[in-house]
Amino acid sequence: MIKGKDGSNIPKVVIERIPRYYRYFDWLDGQAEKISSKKLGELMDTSASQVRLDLSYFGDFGQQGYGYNVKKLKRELGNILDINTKKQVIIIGAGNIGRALTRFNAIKEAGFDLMALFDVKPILIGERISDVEIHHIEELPSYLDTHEISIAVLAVPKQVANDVARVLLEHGVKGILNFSRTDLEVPKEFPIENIHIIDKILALAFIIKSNV
Amino acid sequence: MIKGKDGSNIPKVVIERIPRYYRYFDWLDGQAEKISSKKLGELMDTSASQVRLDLSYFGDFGQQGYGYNVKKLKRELGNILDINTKKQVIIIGAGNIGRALTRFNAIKEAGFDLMALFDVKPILIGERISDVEIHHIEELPSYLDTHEISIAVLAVPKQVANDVARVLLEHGVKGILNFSRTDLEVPKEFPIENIHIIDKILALAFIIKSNV
DNA sequence: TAGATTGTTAATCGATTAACAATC
DNA sequence: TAGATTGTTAATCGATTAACAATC
Repeated sequence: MIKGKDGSNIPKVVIERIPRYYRYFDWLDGQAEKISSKKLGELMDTSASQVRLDLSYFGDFGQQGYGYNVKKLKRELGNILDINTKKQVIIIGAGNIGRALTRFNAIKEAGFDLMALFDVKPILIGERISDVEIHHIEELPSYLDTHEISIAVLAVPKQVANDVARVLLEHGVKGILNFSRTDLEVPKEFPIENIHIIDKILALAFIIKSNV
Repeated sequence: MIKGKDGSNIPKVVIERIPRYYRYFDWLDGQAEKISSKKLGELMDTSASQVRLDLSYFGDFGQQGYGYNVKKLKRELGNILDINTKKQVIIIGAGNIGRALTRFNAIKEAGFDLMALFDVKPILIGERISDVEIHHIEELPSYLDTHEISIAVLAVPKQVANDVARVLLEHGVKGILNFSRTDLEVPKEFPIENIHIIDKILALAFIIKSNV
């Protein structure tokens, strides 16, 4: 469990919301000097209470009678999310998703340093996408042993996702962003974020169908 | 609110879990004839109670003393998710993400029919990606008026996301899968699913940092 | 039949919202 | 000073888990 300002546990739901707060303060920057929890709640379509309680897990960022200073909060949330520290990332799978993410500038702008791509197809090895070289998947263990990699993005077919995940864990990767269409079998506390695109579009289609 | 088998409201969290159940029954198909809520709960890392309660919103699919028949449940969940009906989809934005999704076969396999891509860049117009033609964004309103489009995938820069979303709503799109890095301002009940890739990787990085 | 396991209701847990003293 | 608004605690709401009668 992750601890907040005075040793209190921060609920997972709150952690998942922090990037969204950052987005709003980033957007507010230049638009306003300060904002109250009430107004921010309206903007974000949540309650003032939730805004105040969420932020209070991380620090006392506001001021009575004034609200939250936009520049300050953007800076504080940026620090919490470690925006300014380069975090080294590799992508496994140079298919559609892997390539798109490699070219995706927003990832670099958020402080992530794309180090390498890995794929199994011999024809791809040595190719460069946005200056990132594709290596053969067999080189993955030795690459991980000689580089300090924080995050691996998994964009491989579901059939091999767990095999790759095992190698990643064994060789010291700290967390996985999983785009493959399966749930990874990793120890309970190992950091994983799943992006299940098909699950999302199926849920959307179900909601639409039920709306008739 | 979406109603279940006897008029009861199905919580949003349950709806979002249904595609995951489908994945597990799809995977179990061929591996086993039947499965109990207890075993499925273990497999999915949740409780037997949750499995039973979730599924019971949609029907009485199990049998005492036996469990759930895998083939039957795969079929039932497939029907619920409308896997077998073609749903017509367009993608707005022929950048990295839009192109990757167009080439992404899993979307077609899940019953979605990619009809067209739209972009603002003149140089792209007329190009075909996986047999899907790129149209100019100005043609979007008339295209929507002459085609029955269920879902639009929004993969455009955040600065224009809400402008595009407005056109989509005005011209009868039923739901949006949003990849743009902003929250769309749409009526509360309009079906939206957000895939905020940057939010996910930032949350992951935060969890990793806090794990030290 | 006896054991297994469902669907459902009740109990518990956790997350959200409301209330309010503190204070800028 | 008076009004505004915070951070926090208490009350409420909703989701998860436990319990169990029904029954295959």
